[in-house]
Parts: sequence; C-alpha cells; structure tokens
Amino acid sequence: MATKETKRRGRPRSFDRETALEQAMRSFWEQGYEATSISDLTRTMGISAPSLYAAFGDKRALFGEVVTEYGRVYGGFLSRAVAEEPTARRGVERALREAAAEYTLPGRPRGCLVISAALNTAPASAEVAESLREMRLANVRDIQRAIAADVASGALPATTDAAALAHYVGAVMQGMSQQARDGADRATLEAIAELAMRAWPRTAGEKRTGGGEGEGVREKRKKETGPRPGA
Amino acid sequence: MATKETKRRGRPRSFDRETALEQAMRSFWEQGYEATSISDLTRTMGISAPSLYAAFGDKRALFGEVVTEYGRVYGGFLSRAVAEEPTARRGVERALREAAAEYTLPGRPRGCLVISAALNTAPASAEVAESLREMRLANVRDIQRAIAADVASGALPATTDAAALAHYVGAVMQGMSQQARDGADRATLEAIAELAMRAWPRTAGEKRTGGGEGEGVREKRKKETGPRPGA
DNA sequence: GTTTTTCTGTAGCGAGCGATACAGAAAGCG
DNA sequence: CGCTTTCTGTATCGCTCGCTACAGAAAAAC
Repeated sequence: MATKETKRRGRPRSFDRETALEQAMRSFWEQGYEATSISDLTRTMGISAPSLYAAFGDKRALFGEVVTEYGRVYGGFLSRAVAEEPTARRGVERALREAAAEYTLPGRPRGCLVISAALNTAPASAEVAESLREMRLANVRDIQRAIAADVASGALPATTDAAALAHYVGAVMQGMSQQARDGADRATLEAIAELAMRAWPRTAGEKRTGGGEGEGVREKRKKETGPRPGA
Repeated sequence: MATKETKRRGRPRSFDRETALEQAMRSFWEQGYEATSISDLTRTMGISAPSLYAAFGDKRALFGEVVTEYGRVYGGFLSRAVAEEPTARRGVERALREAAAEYTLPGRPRGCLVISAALNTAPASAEVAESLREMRLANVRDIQRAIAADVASGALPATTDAAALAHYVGAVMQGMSQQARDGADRATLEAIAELAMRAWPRTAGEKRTGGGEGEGVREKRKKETGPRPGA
C-alpha cells in the first residue's frame, strides 16, 4: 500500500485523512447513508465542505471508502470465522458469538453498518442500497459455501439444505443487528446466538447438549477469499 | 366507529380518504418514512398537497394513521397467532409461517412496515423511529408473555429463559423481513421459519421430528389484547 | 337566489440539502 | 525572491424538502 508518496507539492492538508474517515464512518454507522447530511459530516469530521469534497470526492465516494474501511476494521469477523474454523458449524457459532459482542461494544455505534446503513433509501440512493445488499448476499453465499463443503465431506447430513441454513444464519445475524439497535444488550444477543445454534443439523449419533462436534473435517480450512464485512 | 356523520357542509372531498391512505401506506412501506417525500405522496395518492394536509394533518400524523391501518389490516398476524393458539410454540410456529407468506405476497411491498419503515432516521424523525421501536418491543413482550405462561403451566421446561426465547423469535422475524426485502422468496423464508423452530425447547420425553406437541395447555387461550402489528 | 362552509389548485414560503466558485493561505520548486 | 501547486474558509449555487397563503369552486343552509 503506497499511502505516502515522496513529498507532495502545495499546501499540505491540515487534517488527518484517516481520522476524518473514521469520524465519517461513525456518522454513517449511527444514522445511515441518507440521514447523514454533508453538514453532519463536516461537523463531526471537523473540516469544511470544500475540504471534504477535495479529499473524498462526493458523499457517495466517501461512503464507499467508509464501507471499505468498515469491512477492514470492524465487519470482517464473519468471513474470518467461516474461513478460519475447521467446520461450518464452528465458524457460524463463532461468528454469531462475535456478532453479539461486536454489535454491542461500548464506544461505537450498535449493530452492523452493512446491515443497517442503507435501508429505506429514496430512489436517488438506490445504487448505494444495492451495493450493501450485494455485500449481504455475498456473506450468505460465503456461509452457504462452507455448509455445502461440510455436507460434501459428511460433517453435515446429506439432507441438509445448505442454502436454507445459510439464509437462516444470515437472518439471525440481521435480526441480532436490529435488536442491538433497538437496545438489546450483549447478554441478550449471546442468548439469541446460542438459541440459534440449537437449530443446527445434527448427524445421526449426535448428543444434544455439550459442545457437540460431529465433524469430519479436522484440519484448518483456509480460504483464499479475503475478509468481507457485515452480514 | 362513526365514519360518516349526518351530512357535512361545504364542498365535499373529491377523493376517497381510505384509498388515499392505502396508497400512502404503500409508499411508506416501500421507501420508509423519511425517504418518502410529500411530493411522492401527493403523486401516488393522486391529490394535491393542500388536500393532503387538510385531510391528514401533516406528514407525521399521516404516517401515524398509516401505521394504525397497517396494524389493522396487515401486521396483526403475530399478535393474533400468539393470542389464538393454545401454546406459545404453536403461536410462534404459526406466526413465523404466516410471516414467510405475508412478507413475500405479490402485489404489495415486501417485509414488514413496522420493522423497516423508520430505520436510519435523522434526529428530526427520532420520535417516529421511537414509536415503531416500541411497537417492536411490545411484540417481543407479547411473545415473552405467552412463553412464560407455558413455562408456568409446564408446557415448556422450567429452565426456559422466556425473555431470551422471545428475543430470539423477534430477531428471526426481523431477519426474515430483511431477507424478504433483499429478495428472498417465500420458500426461502419458510425454510428459515422451519429451521428457527428447531431451536424451540423440548420437554423431557419429546421426539425430534414430526409436528411434536408436548403441551400441557389444551383449551384455546384467548387474550384480551387486540392485534398488534409487526415484529 | 344569497350566505356560509369546506375543499381544490396554483404558487410560493423559509430551510436544509448536496455540491462549488472564488480568493486567499501555505507549502515546494526554480 | 517569484511561480506553481494545493488546500482552506466564506459565501453561495440550484434544488428539494415539509408546509401553507390565497383565491376560486362546490356543496349545504338560509
């Protein structure tokens, strides 16, 4: 990453670009894309409108950078969990547990930016809404792929509907994000996550309670896909 | 309900108020409260702005009427299911199944208005967002009450955490609404609903598959609470 | 008929939106 | 030192927002 070229000419920028981007992210994360105005942004970023436009282009481009940064720093836990854990079950279990924590961490907006920042958009912002929607769908596909792999390997019953199970997990994560925004605390979300995992398919000779495994795949699975934010 | 008083004086209204309200509901349902402008409304309702303000007050009051009408016609299925079915399990099962259908019915906006119409609001619309949030919380409390009753009657294990289970159901419904808005079809939502019910607590001697009952309460439960929309 | 009441359409209010023109300030380069 | 380049602050732009003043139209009341 070439962040700083040799030495730029002209008057140097008087604010820290990354800090400003972080502040913009907080605003979009809290209020959503459309409800966050340019004057909201200039106030929280501590810069004037022309500086904002010079540094980031326009509102949509700024939001694009925000989403990228969000995925890199905050929203990648789902892809990471699914990619790093040896089975889909452990990946999803971990992702749901981490979501309960991430969505309620003090000192940052609640819930997931990708899930909640571009709902209820006017037609003018349809593109933005569509891009986040596609990120959500990509995450569901990620989960689905891991599940299908475990069905193929025998770690999950052959009768498992991978698409349905993946959509179920996606729905639960979206519901957790909304509940977090509605005020649910971490313990409540963790209880939801734990309950959600009770719907996970069990192989033939599997006990109900205890951290039942029942997988066939043992070695760490490592995907080539990078982390992807949200759910 | 006194809809039509004797004979009103003055020039009669040139449009049907209920039809206009229905059109307004569609707009708010599709785009949400803030993203729906007055000119959107006047266009879809087929009336001019002064007529709208004369008939409904202002935008917020119109939305209030819309929400009431929505709850009466479309969103009451959860309260109804929970109130009419003999056990919490059957009530929730029915509500989730109906949600899968309701959220994807052709010819109407997808998902639930109460869940999705006032997310990402600017501070100016905080009151509206808060009112819908309270409706969602009230629905969770409805579910929780039914669950707690079944725990008390022995239809559910004494170890059941009624609040956690109710929040789980609420999260699943909110997730289903979002998935519907993201394009999921009815079959996908029904699969989510069915999977979600596999997390339902089982009493001691309960079989896994088949429409297992295992309740203690047999007679229809009839609550005094009226239907309440959304989830 | 005339009067009174209520609704309708035009036209426009102040405010905020996203975005910018412009001139001055602050740096490197020669 | 100029000269060029880039950023900053002021002061807007045109547009849409929610909302309404006003005059005319259409009904009941007299």
